[in-house]
Amino acid sequence: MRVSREQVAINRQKILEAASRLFREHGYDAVTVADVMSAAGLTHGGFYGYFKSKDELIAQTLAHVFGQGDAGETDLVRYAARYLSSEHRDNIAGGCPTAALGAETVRQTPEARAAMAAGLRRQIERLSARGSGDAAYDAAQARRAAIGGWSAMVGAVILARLVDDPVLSDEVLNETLAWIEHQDADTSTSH
Amino acid sequence: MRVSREQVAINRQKILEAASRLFREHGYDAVTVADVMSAAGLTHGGFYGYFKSKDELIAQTLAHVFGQGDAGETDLVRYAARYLSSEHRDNIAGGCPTAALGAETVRQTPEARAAMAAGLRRQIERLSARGSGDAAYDAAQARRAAIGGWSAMVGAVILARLVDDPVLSDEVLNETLAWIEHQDADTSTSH
DNA sequence: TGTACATCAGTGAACGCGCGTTCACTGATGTAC
DNA sequence: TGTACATCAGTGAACGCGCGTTCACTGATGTAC
Repeated sequence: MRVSREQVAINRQKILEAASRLFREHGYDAVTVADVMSAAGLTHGGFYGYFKSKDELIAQTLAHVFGQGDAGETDLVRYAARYLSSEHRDNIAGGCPTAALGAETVRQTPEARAAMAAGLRRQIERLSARGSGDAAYDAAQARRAAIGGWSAMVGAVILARLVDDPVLSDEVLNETLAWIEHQDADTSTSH
Repeated sequence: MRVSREQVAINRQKILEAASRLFREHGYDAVTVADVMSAAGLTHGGFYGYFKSKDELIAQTLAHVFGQGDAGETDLVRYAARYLSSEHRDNIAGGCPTAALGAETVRQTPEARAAMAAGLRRQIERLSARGSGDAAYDAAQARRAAIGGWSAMVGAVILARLVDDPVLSDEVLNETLAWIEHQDADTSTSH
């Protein structure tokens, strides 16, 4: 049963959205092509009309998820406060793709890695955009804070999700946030 | 062909060592029981004489790798300098199990997660051990620096391994290290 | 100490099962007149 | 605008293949006398 061209475009989006959530929640390997198609409201046989292979789906999903702008918050500390919340920790399927999939993407195709690397570049640039920046010194400082802060955020969420004890998990989140805030306060006044 | 009891103990260690390296390099799913046994110099059939299942191997491997003390370096900045080196980034199989496997271990058995959580606790305690510490304030500061610094290290190595561009990869490592050093210098003098 | 037997670590073939992928078919959509 | 045909998105059965796991067998080790 053929379907209209608009429906094809809609279905493609549905497949990518479903894949995006499922991959974040369960990882690339544990999610099957049939799982993704079923979550998109289709049967598995139609998959290869949209993508050449599961590997291509993975790469396209990352390109899709990193293609859409992330909120818009550029202030490092405010961004960190949301990122290092228990709500974000507990929402893997809807949360940061880098924290959920970054580590396993090292072992994926070059296309998948490139999509995620592009996301990293954009994220560093976004978080480097200090309001009053002017001198080259400021720019370098801001970039350093963006890189260091982003590394800490990604690492902390991964560790907080891993840990079985909720007290330690909260501590990792809260102390990392405090550490970033402290660092930021210091950096902002040191010139 | 039966084998001596000492050989059994040796073989068990070989299996755990092989699994430890292979899992770090390729992830849990991509490594088969036959791969591990073959790397340990055995055939796959004998595996179930040592472990009840692949899941149990995963948990035992983590317990094994986190059971043996890590070097002994307790100074946060010196530890970070080694951790955030290109040598460590390029040596996944022999490198930090948390950076290689932390993210995927969220989806493993409770036993596997518990083993890794125990490793995290020890690591935080190790990195919190400031030489001259005395007041409670100092202890809290040191613990915060250990948690924030460790999050940043783990996140930075994951990001640096992910990125396809070596310049950006080096930058992530170097800037995160500089950021931790800066944070540390500040914390150490702020009382 | 030497011998005879029981034990059991290791082997490799075989088993289900689930996965990625293919394919013949269906029927609604798009197009040519 | 309406009709007739070609196209092609979606379906679901089927395919290989590789994996985790089991099992009958082998022969060296450990033990009892």
